[in-house]
Amino acid sequence: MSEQRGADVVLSTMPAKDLDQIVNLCKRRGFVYPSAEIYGGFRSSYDYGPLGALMLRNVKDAWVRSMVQQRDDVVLIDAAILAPPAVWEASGHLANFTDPLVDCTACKQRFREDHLEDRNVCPGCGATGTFTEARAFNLMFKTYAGPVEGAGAEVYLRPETAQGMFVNFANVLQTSRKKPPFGIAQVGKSFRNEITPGNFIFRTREFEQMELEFFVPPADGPTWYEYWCSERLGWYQGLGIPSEMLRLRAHDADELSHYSAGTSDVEFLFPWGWGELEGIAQRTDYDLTQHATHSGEKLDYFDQANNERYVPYVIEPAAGATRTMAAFLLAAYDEDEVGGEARTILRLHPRLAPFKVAVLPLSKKDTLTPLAKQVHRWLADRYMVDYDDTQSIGRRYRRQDEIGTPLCVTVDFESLDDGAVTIRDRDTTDQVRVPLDALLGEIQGRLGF
RNA sequence: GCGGAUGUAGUUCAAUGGUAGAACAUCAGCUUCCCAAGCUGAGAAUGCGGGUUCGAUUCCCGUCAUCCGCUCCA
Repeated sequence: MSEQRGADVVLSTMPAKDLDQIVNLCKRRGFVYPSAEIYGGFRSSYDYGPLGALMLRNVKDAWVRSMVQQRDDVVLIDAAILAPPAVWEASGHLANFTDPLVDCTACKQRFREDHLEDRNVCPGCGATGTFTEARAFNLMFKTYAGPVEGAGAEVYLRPETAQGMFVNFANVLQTSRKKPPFGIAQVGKSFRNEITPGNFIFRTREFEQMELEFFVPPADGPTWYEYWCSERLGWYQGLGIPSEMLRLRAHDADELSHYSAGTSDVEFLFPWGWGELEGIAQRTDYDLTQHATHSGEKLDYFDQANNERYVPYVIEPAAGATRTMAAFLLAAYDEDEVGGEARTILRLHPRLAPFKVAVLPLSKKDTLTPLAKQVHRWLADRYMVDYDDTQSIGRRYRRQDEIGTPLCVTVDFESLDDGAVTIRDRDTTDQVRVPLDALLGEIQGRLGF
């Protein structure tokens, strides 16, 4: 709590990053739209437009690249969103994700019934006997598999991707030939029936997660926990979030989940204060043990070298992809001046930018178009490349600045003669002229990939 | 879920109980135009439903959505 107060003080000294500016930009340029807008909107739901879909994919790709591709000890899976009740009974979500809520008809306040000292007395107004019947409020979305609704056909939309890894632990162990310490990663949609969604795409009922379950010998738990805390913090910094907008916050003992032996959140300084991007939890052997007990299957690991059988401990770095995208956008948003004119600029890391390059013929004249199109096709084989020949060149530069495109390639009339084009840099607005046969190498050098 | 505020072109705003106007953005045309140039033209809005009224974008009710606070927050 006291830390939160401190955050407010920090916030007041930070450069203003107005959420409205980001929301407007997202709408205007096609990053994020409110869902079902033509029908008046749908609460807590957002659609990712042409640029947003690219960027969200880039966020997830950057995560997979760091967590799977660049390591030899993590494998990727993609499990089903729908799962039967048995999974959620074992995980504890059916019991612990449900809150019995009562309303006081006198003062209109709402309480968790199991938190009341006296089930007859309203702590809000002191009235007695004014409560409604307790209503179960489960944070999981329930639906029915098959044509007949009713008990036995119930399934739940996963409230986290994690259970997919635990349920498949034995399968993956067998087929991937990995052994602890090793991890199973997954990126995908999860669903929580939040009572209070809000803050744009920060808390939505449908959201996307990037989770790793890292299985280690029990004694190594704390070491790997420290490792992943620092590893994950570094990921955000490496993709351009300034250190002063990030912090790692350890949960207090009374804040810990029932399964956790220690949790730290990676938090970002949102316009409304510090908010969680990722939780890194020591889940011990809780999940595997639960599923082993409920399923009757053996979920452990036999270490032949040491002739030792154990249930691995789990370190779980669980990140929210969609809220992380919001953080990247907020951190990248900037306004500066070029030639006395204000410009809006997204200083996105090249890996995250929807387009890496924009090809811009100086004029729409037919004489330039073939060469410009050719350059576009050539670069598009390798990168996501935009092509824009409308309006003035200055206006097009600004448009690309606003959507975070790191490089523009301009084809002009001289290009037809000298076979050279101009590369223009988003952040510095500097331009260099490059022969076409050196273009790809120059772009590669500047982007870093 | 409670309380408060808000809802007009893509965006930001204006106006009115008598049929909505601008800026920027967008699109088309002209200009051989390297940092939001100019000129001409075009498309584009009162969240949704009901009520009062001769007439509602304006007043009333409901609803949906957003923001702030509370509550909640694996």
